[in-house]
Amino acid sequence: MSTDFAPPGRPRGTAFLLSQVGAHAAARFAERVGELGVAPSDIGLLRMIALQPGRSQQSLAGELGVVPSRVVALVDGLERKGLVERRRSPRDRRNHELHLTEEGGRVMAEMRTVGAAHEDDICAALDEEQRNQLAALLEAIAAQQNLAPGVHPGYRQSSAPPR
Amino acid sequence: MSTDFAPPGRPRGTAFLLSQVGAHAAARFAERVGELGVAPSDIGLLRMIALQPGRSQQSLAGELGVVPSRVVALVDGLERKGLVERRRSPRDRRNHELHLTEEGGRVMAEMRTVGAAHEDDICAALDEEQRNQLAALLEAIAAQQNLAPGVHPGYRQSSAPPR
DNA sequence: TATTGTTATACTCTATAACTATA
DNA sequence: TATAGTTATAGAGTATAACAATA
Repeated sequence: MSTDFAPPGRPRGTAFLLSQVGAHAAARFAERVGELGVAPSDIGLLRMIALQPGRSQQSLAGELGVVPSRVVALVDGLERKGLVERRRSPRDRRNHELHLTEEGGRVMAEMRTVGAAHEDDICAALDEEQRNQLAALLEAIAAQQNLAPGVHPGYRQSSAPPR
Repeated sequence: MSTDFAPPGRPRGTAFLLSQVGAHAAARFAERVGELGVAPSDIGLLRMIALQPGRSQQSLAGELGVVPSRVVALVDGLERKGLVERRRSPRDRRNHELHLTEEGGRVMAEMRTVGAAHEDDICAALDEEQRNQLAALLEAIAAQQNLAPGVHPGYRQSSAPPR
């Protein structure tokens, strides 16, 4: 939500450009997946469940950096849409093991198509070499800033003090 | 808020990295300016008013792509903090001309320091040449995607159909 | 009648805290 | 007593629509 702070005549701040282009990419992605009936935050959860079926809600909350009650709401939505199933764990009946339904698997498959189209849309201005260059620069920043690979900060509980 | 959709073993999608790193940069910026008592959305407004003192709320709403009632709320906040003044236009008494107060000017000056520190923080992984490279790639994307220079999409009224 | 700004209202997202059931 | 999940609640952000003043 920041707007550029650079004095006129000087190049735009790189940090601002990152935030601007990143927000744009996120908004376009939301539009695209919205047509599949899901939100971007749903996609992250689906993907984590697909990668490790049977995961508990607590473990998702921990990895995403959100409060457990939020995972309840997110999983509620996915269950209502028939994409995810909660199964009581037989070993510890407090736990819910999360699994993708068949429909959930189908949505994840469609997501690959959507993701590729999105990628092409956003990077339309760049040739193959430039895309790789950009990815490398972003990876370097992500690593130095301690961003967990594949985990979007949009989930993260704001750690900033209230204003 | 999206999470990566790339199959494991393949490079992270560039679009996802953009969204991830961009959201991180925005969050860090929010933390920093929060210490000055303002939100990132305030900064954008302050900057636009500083650049063209006397602007109307309608013109801000138009440029940011938000509904006029939202500008009311944003300006309310800035006025409450003593950073901005509304003055009835003598030429058309329906208008409010917006002006920075002295305090508002001071905050904008501090913002330059904060912005530079933020820039250094986010780009710490890159040397000077890499920063210029990154900025050039991002500018190319921004231009091709029709992003208005200096206007953050975070303001923009979502044009996506409701889910 | 059209335009600027405002208010009233509602909806979404997300956190906190209290609660239930299991361990 | 501790843990997984849930519910109840509250606050922030933002849109829509009706409204008042002015043109």
